[in-house]
Parts: sequence; structure tokens; C-alpha cells
Amino acid sequence: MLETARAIISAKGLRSLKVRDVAEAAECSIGSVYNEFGDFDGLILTVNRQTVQALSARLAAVPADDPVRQLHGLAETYLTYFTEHANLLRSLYEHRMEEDRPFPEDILLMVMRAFALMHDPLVRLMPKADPADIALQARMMFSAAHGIISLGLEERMVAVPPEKLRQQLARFVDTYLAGLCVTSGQGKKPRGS
Amino acid sequence: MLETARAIISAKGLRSLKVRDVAEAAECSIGSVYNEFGDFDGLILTVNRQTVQALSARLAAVPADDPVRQLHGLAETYLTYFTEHANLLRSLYEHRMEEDRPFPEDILLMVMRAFALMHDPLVRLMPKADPADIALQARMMFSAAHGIISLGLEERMVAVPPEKLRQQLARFVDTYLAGLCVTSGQGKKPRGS
DNA sequence: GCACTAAATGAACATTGTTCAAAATGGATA
DNA sequence: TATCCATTTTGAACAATGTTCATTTAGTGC
Repeated sequence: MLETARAIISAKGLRSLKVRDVAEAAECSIGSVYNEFGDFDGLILTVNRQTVQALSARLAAVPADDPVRQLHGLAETYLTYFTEHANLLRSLYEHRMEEDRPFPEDILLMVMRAFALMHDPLVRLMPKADPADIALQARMMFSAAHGIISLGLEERMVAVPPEKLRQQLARFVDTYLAGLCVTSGQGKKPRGS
Repeated sequence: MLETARAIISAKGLRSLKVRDVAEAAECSIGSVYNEFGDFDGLILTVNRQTVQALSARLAAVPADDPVRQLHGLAETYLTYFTEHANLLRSLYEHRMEEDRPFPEDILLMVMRAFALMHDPLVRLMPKADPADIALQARMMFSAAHGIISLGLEERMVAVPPEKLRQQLARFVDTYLAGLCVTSGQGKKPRGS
């Protein structure tokens, strides 16, 4: 049932998700969907929860050996996941709840934890920086990468080919890290791609 | 009529836009809305067209004196517009047409032209770089800034206060430009905020 | 087998985008 | 003015879709 919903969103986008389709594919009644998820938002949120979870797992699996390599790995992993599951991630970022009900706390936490994955490597790169400041930097870098990827893959706006996007993203990380080193006055070696 | 639609989207989000509300507010029949815009997508796209146009006008008005200052101005102008008209911009970026009809060419062109506004200052900063490459850089910087702003203002994810976001964005531009100078080997003076 | 609870069902409802035949409007002509 | 035609406007009816809830079915304990 959940699987069906995820499959539909993934294949044809959130807007193509219909309660009746899910019920039919799961061979149960419409009412059962409501018993299980409360309402339509509940179904979507459950799928979105899975999405963050899967993404988080992949990001957390990026090796934490060298901080620069790790940051590159995080960016590339995010790109890969986005390429493979663009509609699922768009559902996560773009779905707005009916009548401003509050965004589920647990999903928020998972997203924050995803941001925080960049915290450690950034601290290692800039040991002298204020940790609270690093947290902001992490969120900002995440957001910047997200923007590059999500707009880059936007078919409506002539999507950048995945291979090209991968290069661009790596270059962005390099450039930004180089800038960080300069502006924070901490001489670190750049890394050849 | 158009004004009404824009007002509704701006105030309560794209999802709250209803044909009947527009018709009622404009004191005309439902059918008239269809005569004017073809269908619901047509109405939304017309509002979105206005949005890009207004944004483009503001961006184009940023003085082009110093390239670094111009890039800062562009970023800050975008942030200001986003803060004032978050729902309008979200409508522009997030609205997906019914049954993958093609995205209107003219809107695409306007967005591309907005990307291209960063072309000139970037060329001035890196005269030796390949122009085609600069175009990619421009799109990428735009996308990065967009990500920072759109995720930063996302209320669902505990929005960053506008003033803080403004600082962060300025810092991002500084950092990234510093990185560009280093990696492209073109020594340019940084700029105190 | 009975009584009771829990779960599943899907017909009916409410909302909303869409259509289109009919009505209203406007202008040209006799 | 009256008549005809073209254009525009109208809103009732339709279709798609989220939601509800009385009814039915299934399950469980005694």
C-alpha cells in the first residue's frame, strides 16, 4: 500500500497520486487507506518520511576519512539520490500541508540531522570557527547544493545532463571550500578532482 | 481578475487558488475566467509570467558599477523579492503543468535572462575564463543562492530570520567569489562587507 | 453459538476544475 | 426601430477526487 504510493509519486509525481489508485493497487477499499493514514496528507507524509530516512542512511554511509573527500561524497551522494528519486524528493520539499497544519516534528529532525552531517568535516577544516556558526554554514552549504541540484535537474528549465551536473557540483564544493579557507584565514590544501 | 489571482497566491499560496474565488472577486462568471486564460494552468502561468517579469526588472535595475558589488546586489535583491513575495516565487518554481504540457518558452527565456545577469560581472572578475563556462557558473551561482534563500525562508523548516539570512547570503557570495579567484588563479581584492 | 469489539467497506457527499448549450450583448443593415 | 448575425458571457451540469460514516464483515472470548 505504502509501496504503491511511493511508486506512483516516484514515477509520475506527487500530483498524480490518487487515493483510489492506491486502494485499487493494494486491493483494499478507499476507507482502509483512511484507517491506515488518517488522511491524504498522512499518506504523503509517510512516504516522505521514508524518503528522508533512505536519504539520511545513504548520506550517513559516506566515509568520514578526509573532511574534503567527505564533503564531496555527501554532495555526490545527494546528487545521485536526487537523480534516482527526483519526484520523491520534490514531494518532500514541495508538499504543503492542508490549512497550515504543523510540519511533522520527526521529519524536521531528520532533515536537520542531514544538515548536521556536514558539521564534523567543516569543524575539521576550520577548527578555530565557532561551532554555532559552523551549524549555519552547514545548513547553508546544504541549501546551496540543494539549489544547484534541484534547479539543475529541473526538466522544465532544460535539465543539465547528470554527468555535467556532477562535475559542476564537485567544482562548486571545491570553489566554496577554497573560499572558506581564504576568508577564514586557515591555509588548507585544495584537492585535485 | 489577474490581480485577484495574484493576491490569493501571494497571500495564501498556490494551493488556495480557486477558479470560483477568482470569478467571484472579479464579479464575473466562471466561464469568463476560462475564456480569458484557457484553463487553470493558463491563469497560473499568467501570474507566474508577471512574477518573473517583476523580478527581472528589479534584478536588471541593480547597478553594474563594480562587479563584486553588483553580484552582492543581485543576491540581495533576489532575497528581498523572495521575502516579500515568497508564495509567488514558489508558484513559479513549484507549479507543474497538467500532463507534462511543455513549459512556456517565454517564461523559460525570462528565467534564463535572469541567470544571465550574472554573466557580465563574472566575466569582469575572470576575464580569462571561457564564456560558455561562465554561463554555467552563472546558472550555478543563481541556483545556489536560490537554494539558500528558498530553504532559508521555508517556514516549515524553522525559517532563518531575514536579517540573519541577509548576512549569510552576503557571506556566501564573498566566500564563493574568494574561492573563484583562488581556483581560477586570478588575484582579485576581496571586499569588506 | 452468542455477544461484543474491531476492522473493512464503499455508497454518498463536498470541493473544484472543466465543458458547452443557451442567453445576453453588440453592431451592422434595411 | 427591427432584424439578423457574430461575439461574449453565463452558469448549470459534468468529471475527478478527497472525505465521511452507517453498515457489514471478521475476529475474539466465553
